[in-house]
Amino acid sequence: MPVTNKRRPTIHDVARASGVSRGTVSRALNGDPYVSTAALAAVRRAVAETGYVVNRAARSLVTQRTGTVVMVLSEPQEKLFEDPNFSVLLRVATRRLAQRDVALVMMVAGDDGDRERVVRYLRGGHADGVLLLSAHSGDPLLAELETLAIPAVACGAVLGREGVIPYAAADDREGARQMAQYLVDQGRKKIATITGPLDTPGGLNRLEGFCDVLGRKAVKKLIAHGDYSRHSGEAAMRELLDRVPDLDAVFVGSDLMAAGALAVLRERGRRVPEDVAVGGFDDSAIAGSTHPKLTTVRQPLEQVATETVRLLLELIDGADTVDSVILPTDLVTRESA
Amino acid sequence: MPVTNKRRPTIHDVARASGVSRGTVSRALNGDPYVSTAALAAVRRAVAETGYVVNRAARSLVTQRTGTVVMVLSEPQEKLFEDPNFSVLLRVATRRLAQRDVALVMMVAGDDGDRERVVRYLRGGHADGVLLLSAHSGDPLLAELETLAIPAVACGAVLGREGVIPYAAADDREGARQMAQYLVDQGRKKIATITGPLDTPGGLNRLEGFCDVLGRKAVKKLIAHGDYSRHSGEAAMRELLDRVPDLDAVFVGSDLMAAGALAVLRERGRRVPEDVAVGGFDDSAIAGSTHPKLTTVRQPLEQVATETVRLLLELIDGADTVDSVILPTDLVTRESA
DNA sequence: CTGAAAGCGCTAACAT
DNA sequence: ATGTTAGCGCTTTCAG
Repeated sequence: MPVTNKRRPTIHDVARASGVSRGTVSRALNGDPYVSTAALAAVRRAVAETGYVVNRAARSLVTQRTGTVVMVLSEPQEKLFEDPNFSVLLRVATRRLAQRDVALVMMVAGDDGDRERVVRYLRGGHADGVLLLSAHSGDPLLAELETLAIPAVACGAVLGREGVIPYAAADDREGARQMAQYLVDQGRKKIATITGPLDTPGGLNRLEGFCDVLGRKAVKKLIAHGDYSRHSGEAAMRELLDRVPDLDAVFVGSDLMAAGALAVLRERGRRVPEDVAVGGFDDSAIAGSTHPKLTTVRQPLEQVATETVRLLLELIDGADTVDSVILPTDLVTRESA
Repeated sequence: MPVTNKRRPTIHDVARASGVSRGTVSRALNGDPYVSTAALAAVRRAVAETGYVVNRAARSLVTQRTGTVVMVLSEPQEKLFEDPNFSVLLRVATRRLAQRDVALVMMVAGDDGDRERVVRYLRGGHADGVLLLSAHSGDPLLAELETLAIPAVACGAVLGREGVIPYAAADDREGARQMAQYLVDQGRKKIATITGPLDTPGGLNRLEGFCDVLGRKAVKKLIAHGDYSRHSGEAAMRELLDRVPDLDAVFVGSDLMAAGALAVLRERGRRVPEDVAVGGFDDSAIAGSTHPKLTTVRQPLEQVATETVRLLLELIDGADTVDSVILPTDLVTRESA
């Protein structure tokens, strides 16, 4: 019995062990139909025997494919990482890609230096595709991506680029309508809203949906803006309360901001939902942890992630274009409204 | 003016543009000292001119280095991703590695299938090192890692393997002592604790620290166990309250579990901190969001991540061994104790 | 200090 | 259906 060498086995070793040529081994390994069953069996056995694992660098060199996609986080980091949605997206994407043996590399693109690194990485041909997380319309990276002509898909629409960068997202507008209508149906009369940043799809579209139900004119003073952070939710709630002390409901554009709003309402002595009904958006983990528990709009985030990955893989596999997908939301009623 | 070709420039193009050989270009690019300043300048200019970026696959093939490290998430996913600490670790590690032009690929190792994928990836030589997150002592991956002889560092100690897998971590035991001593100093008499899983360093060492201050015998009934999830914190708090209705303080092994405990205390009509003082651990974002705000132990997570990465890079750079590092914690007093 | 040349391990085109 | 062979782009001896 030969002593196992330290060196990792190459396709050459497999060829020798199975009695066929390197070419045949390669074909067998890559599912080429022109391989006899006998050869296939021999190769499989040899692979098991030698513990052979393909060297991606070598394969990559000739195929010009890397088996890697990059997840680019454009959001200023702190904000994004505070966002519980992010974890879900990362987890699901990692797993879906792994199922196809595609590695996911993480990159942050918070400042210019970061961005340059991302571009260099992509120009270096180190990835087959890009998964964009919360990219803003003005992001300089977007232009670079286009010149690089590398498959790219966004998780959530990229405002102003909906036609050019395909995406998967929840139906923000319809979700907001559901919540607004629900508050109306509960008999609420002075319904305010706290939006996310208006240069994000969630910020803009949820406001649109809100206005679809409540009308555009009436609500000017009842609209305040946040940046999805808990803290901004508090600030916006204070602003709203100062402006319209007798408001009786507020639709908040994210659960995290809603948690902030809840804290301010308590601090100001308003009972929820008796005095003020509060509706959130996301149905993230935090929604079940607030006091009272949050009535909110559930986004099918796992599906969003799954679909985003699917679109990207299709593009990588050669599809010329793919259609964006928009997934339905659900109203989840708990205690706050 | 020549039309720019689609093809990415290779080292060959740079050689031609700078009038030196490929070998010299390579030397210049890799900081080899034996390059004349003239040649160096010419190469630099040519690189800028052509927009050349090295092809990692080709380099990898010859150097046997990949410029990639894998972050392996051993924890059952859901739990880990619910953990706010994770985001910090990921963010800091990504950035630190990027500074060294090392890519971070994410892999989950929740079940056997996942684990096999990770091993295959590593055997394939696709990564220079491994960053372990919350690996358990019994994790089969650990054995594999040893046979692969690939540099590996853990973020947080791997129980029972402290000697073999280097790590960076907060001083859990001392942190727990700080909190326990603080509760004692506040005049609390019946101090309970809710631990994390005892097969994790945080679970075990924080309990040890607690016992260091309060003694081992006295506390049997005052110890309950959770799994770091919010829900488990609620369950443990109920158990404790049923067992020892007159407890007047509880040290909870994580902020998330403490949030759960807080909810149960309110539900049972106990005032915090008047009737029961509550101490957490982590000083994660949630600590400022609970009501009342949580008094807790701050772990220097960013430093932990930074140090973990540093250790790994040292190993990859050829160090035979590195010393684990343990970082000091701080008591952060807010409203709950 | 620099050029030439030999591969690194693999796939794909070309012959059979 | 299979063997042979020519590179993929780079680093690294080996000569000079």
